[in-house]
Amino acid sequence: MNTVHLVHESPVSPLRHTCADCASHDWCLPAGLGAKQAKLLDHLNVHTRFVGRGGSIYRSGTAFHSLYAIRSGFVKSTMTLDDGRERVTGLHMSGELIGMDAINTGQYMCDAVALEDSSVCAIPFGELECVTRDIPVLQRYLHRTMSREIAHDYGVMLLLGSMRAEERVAVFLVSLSKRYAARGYSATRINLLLKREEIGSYLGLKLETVSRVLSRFQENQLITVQHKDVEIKDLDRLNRMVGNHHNVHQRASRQPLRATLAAPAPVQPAMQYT
Amino acid sequence: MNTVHLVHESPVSPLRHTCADCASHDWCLPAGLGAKQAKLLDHLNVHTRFVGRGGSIYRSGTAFHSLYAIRSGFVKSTMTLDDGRERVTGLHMSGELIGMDAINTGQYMCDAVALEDSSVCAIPFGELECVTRDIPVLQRYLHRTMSREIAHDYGVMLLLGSMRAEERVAVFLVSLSKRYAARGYSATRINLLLKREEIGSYLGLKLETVSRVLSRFQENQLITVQHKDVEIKDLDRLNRMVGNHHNVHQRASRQPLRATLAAPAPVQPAMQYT
DNA sequence: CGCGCTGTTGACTTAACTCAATAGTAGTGG
DNA sequence: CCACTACTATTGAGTTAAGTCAACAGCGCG
Repeated sequence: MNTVHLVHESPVSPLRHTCADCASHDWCLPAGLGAKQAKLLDHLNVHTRFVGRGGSIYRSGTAFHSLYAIRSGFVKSTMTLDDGRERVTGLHMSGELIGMDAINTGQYMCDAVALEDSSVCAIPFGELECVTRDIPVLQRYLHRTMSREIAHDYGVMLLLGSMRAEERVAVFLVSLSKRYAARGYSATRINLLLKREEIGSYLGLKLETVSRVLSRFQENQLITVQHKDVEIKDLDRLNRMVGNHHNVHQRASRQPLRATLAAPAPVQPAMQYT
Repeated sequence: MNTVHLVHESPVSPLRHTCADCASHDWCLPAGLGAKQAKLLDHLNVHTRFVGRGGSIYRSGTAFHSLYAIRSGFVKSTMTLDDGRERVTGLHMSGELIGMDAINTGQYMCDAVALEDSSVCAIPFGELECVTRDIPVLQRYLHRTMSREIAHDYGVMLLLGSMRAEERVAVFLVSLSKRYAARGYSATRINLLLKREEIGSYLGLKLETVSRVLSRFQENQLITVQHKDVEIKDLDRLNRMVGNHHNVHQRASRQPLRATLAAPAPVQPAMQYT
């Protein structure tokens, strides 16, 4: 028994936490909650947990009780196939809500693992369902969050089903860039945090292909890359290589629609439905 | 101006429809609604629409107001990329709910098109949200339905990211077989309804590849195929070729998990969460 | 009947995979 | 501190599954 696991699995007892006076409130919860509604949030037994790099937030097959809001850090979710191979199905950053795939069956489908030291809030889903009944704006927020996940998945399906390796990696880099930028980090200096194999697993490519594409991007002055540190040199050109030039003979477009990997962002644009 | 469009777009004015006494009630709505709850359903302005083969249920980019429950028929959803290529992102049968990807942005991301004469119920989402506040079992049903969609999408991502052509087609056939069987149709005689190109689009393959794989399956006595009619001769073997034999050297599995395309089924297993 | 659409099949090309050798990095322990 | 091992990344050479291009066959429909 060595100390490694103590680092991975936070032994600290989880903190009882009220959303109403949480520092992350602004970007974690829907804006415009009144005082009365904010008070209803106190009924939620939200617990904050710190998870070290490599530590797991939940494991595939275990019973589902809570969604997890990521307060800080970077999390991957992975699924393990029958034959033992692991595939990365999602990458998640602060402000995102994970675990929604588990609502239906009552057990998590994925492993969620921190790729850097992270903190997450466990939100008991049963309680959340109750509270949303009394806070329509929160109810809508939940529905939109789930909807956004679905829409995002369609984007990934498009990527996996019809893009070539270079495009996939370009989309991946641009997506990371956007998401970091949205959180106030540099849009051009990004830390991959994932190994080549994990990137490949996420993009449906082999690790050698990922490595080669990154090298080629560097040759072409699109980026500089050293291990997990990437500096984007030409974001424009990187952006342009997404969606176009699959093959040469294309008919005119009918209803243009940009497929993005841009992930579940915390900020939600205004909308309405009847 | 010819008559084709009259066939495609049903000119019949939609029917006002109450869920409480709908013939499809049993498999469309959650079981166990009390009389009082059933009465609340009357507040929903559900309209039934008949859509001919080739007709569209909603179009990408138009404003989102309603989810659509499929009462009968077979529906594809497609997305059109910037460059004009179309990709099939979903296939839907009776009892399934479509349009959930639109909740977030307020406009549909996909085109939903009937592949055979179909009937659908338009459920105004704003009203649905209201009603679910008073009917917890319905609320949970909605959440589970969205969750099931997310989980299903993960399965598709696995398929597109890591399966070879033969496996993809096998998964496709097995999935159709299961879904038809669940609805009381034959599990072995299935009508594809899709052209080779559409199957390929759904599976991330070219139409020629789909055609070749089907021919090979026929050579190997797995199926007989003629145009869009497929008879499954060896469902067992078809099932076994899913998930295994990607390549030869595999480590032992850790947390087996079967990736399925088996779609959003109307029946929901019992579960609980705190 | 002839036209257009859909599907099949063959020959060839290619993007990505596989295998393998090597180099760089990080972590471990003496 | 450095040597040692693990792991991770890069790169090259050869292979292959799927894509591309093209010819043709079958079917349905006006």
